[in-house]
Amino acid sequence: MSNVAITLPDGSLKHFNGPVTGTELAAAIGPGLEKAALALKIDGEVLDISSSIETDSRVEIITRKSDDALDLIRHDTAHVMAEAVQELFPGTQVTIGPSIENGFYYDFAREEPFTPVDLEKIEAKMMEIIKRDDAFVREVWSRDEAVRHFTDIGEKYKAQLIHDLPAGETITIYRQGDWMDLCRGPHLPSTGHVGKGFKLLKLAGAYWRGDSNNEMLQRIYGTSWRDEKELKAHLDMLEEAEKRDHRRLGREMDLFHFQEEAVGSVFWHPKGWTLFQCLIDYMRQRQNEAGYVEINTPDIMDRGLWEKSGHWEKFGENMFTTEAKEDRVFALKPMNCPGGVQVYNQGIKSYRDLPLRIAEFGKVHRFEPSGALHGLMRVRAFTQDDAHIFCTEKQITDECRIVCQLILDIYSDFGFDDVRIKFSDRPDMRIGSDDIWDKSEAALKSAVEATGLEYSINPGEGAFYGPKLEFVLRDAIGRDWQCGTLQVDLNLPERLDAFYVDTDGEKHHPVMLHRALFGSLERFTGILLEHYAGSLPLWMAPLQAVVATITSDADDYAVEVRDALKASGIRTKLDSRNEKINYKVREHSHAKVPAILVVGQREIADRKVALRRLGGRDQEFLALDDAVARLAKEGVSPSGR
RNA sequence: GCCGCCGUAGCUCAGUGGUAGAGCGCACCCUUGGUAAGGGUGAGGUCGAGAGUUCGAUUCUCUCCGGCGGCACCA
Repeated sequence: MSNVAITLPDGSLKHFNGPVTGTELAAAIGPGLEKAALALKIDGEVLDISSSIETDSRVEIITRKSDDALDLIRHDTAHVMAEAVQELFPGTQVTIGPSIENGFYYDFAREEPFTPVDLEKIEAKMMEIIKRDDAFVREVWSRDEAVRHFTDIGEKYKAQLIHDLPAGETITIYRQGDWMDLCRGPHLPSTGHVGKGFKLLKLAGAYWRGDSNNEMLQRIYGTSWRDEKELKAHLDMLEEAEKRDHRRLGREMDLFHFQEEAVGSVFWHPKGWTLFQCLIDYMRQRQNEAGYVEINTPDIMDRGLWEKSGHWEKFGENMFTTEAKEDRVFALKPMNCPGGVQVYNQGIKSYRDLPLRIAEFGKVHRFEPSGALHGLMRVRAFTQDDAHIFCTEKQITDECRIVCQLILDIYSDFGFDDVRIKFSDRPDMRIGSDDIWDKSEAALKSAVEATGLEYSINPGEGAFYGPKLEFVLRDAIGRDWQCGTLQVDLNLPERLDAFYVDTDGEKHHPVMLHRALFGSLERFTGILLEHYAGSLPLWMAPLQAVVATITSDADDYAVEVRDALKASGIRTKLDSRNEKINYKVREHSHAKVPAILVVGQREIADRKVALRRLGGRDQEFLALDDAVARLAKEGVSPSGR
């Protein structure tokens, strides 16, 4: 029997005379670890603690504190839930139940729908199973045996899963007490290790194997943690996220609304529109500085143009059309690019004109499926901060790099410093030859590599006309949002007859880069609201300051203060209502007004104001001029600083 | 689009087979009060829409519309 040398995370070596199990290894290191050991990580692969270590390897013992433990706990919670469901609801078939971010789910096949009350029952049953503390026992079965078994007990989904496993795959079954499930593992030693830090959260429908042609299963989502304290922290986070929900803030702050007559389209209120305009003003200024020109193109254009561009064929299903007079069919633009090319095509372009950066705040309409709509985040009509850069092939890399830099720079003005990039390559549904795609992908890849930024690959997710980069930013409470996009397009310029005259005197098709930084202004507004929890930085707050009087004696002076603020460009309002200052402060704080200037006898006497900032507890007594100057300075957008 | 849940006052929500209630908000009155709710009075609802069952429907059933949570989709 050969010796086995095991390297532990601290670099130390343990020698054994032959293979050892994880349990034996843990015991050899110390009794405390033996007790705490939950699983093994052998050369980066997580395995059951009972697995045996056969050859020299780097091994880590996973305990409850390890990062990898959460995944195991969640996966096991899913198994326990499945057992509970089958105990309570005989006849229910199990399908799959993985761990996911913050929790797990399990998909069941059952005629009758589960109800919220059922969730409570299932939780109670899960507690029983956890208390039983049955060991998770791994068994290796043959394919035929496994298929026969699951078919016999009426688990047709499991039988199907096993049937479809690739040849040569080891088929493992995990038992917990009398219950068993097909599972790759690994698992904790026993159900008791799941603990009490879990909660079932919601019921949902989900297609079998994620395919909308298949039947729909019932999915139960849950969250699971190391202990009740961690669970509580997560539930608190969910509550916080709910408080930040932009739909709620939109109503509370009187920014926008939706109604039946225009499902998926926004009714912007004065305050919301002010915010929206702030963002456009900011972006316009940044783009002007970055060498863009701005255009505007028609919302409704003839079907013929969309046929030529390829939109009609590839995405006509998602386009709104209008049949007006004279037998012509028109479409509301779902994208700005074809219109942009028409502007480019006016007059003859020389290589000297390139790169030509043409921006458009275009409002696009897309027929999104009803189930996809979600507040400002997913709408049927939205405004893009779109631009199309016409350039030569040689300029692609430089232009892409400049766009990437601009995006990151702009995001940081909004407090988004954690940005990831996804590279999406050719989709099945596409136009253009493979040759063109090869070129486009290579060009975009070299551009993203030139930025030095890390990126991940998103296979098959590109636009139908070209590959793209997607910029994903992480908000204040750790959620990811995809916003900006940069696409290389060697197809549309050809389809829509765009040319430039090169140094050789010949006509060539330019390369077109599509890019949007905010993406959808509507969506970005929603993201900002949630990111800032409604407490927007002063420069984009719709109402920046309120002047509030203590008593009516201060009315005249308050008007003066209000006018001074207004004269300095501060969006302000006077509150001289017959209410106590407590009441006024509370109300304007709830409305997320960044600054409240209180004036009473004390301030009138020496022309001061008492400035209170949102979220603060104290006030600051300032000379009127100083307060105005300070707020005016803060009210300038980062693009103007 | 699919599955599930939901739809009662401006908002948040209670409630009932015999045509409705609270808190906040709103209006008016009293109160002139120094930093997150002073007090009183009052107005306000086709109980999402349509059909059915019933002597009678906001309540039960069905259809539709919309919202929410997922799934699928996201040029």
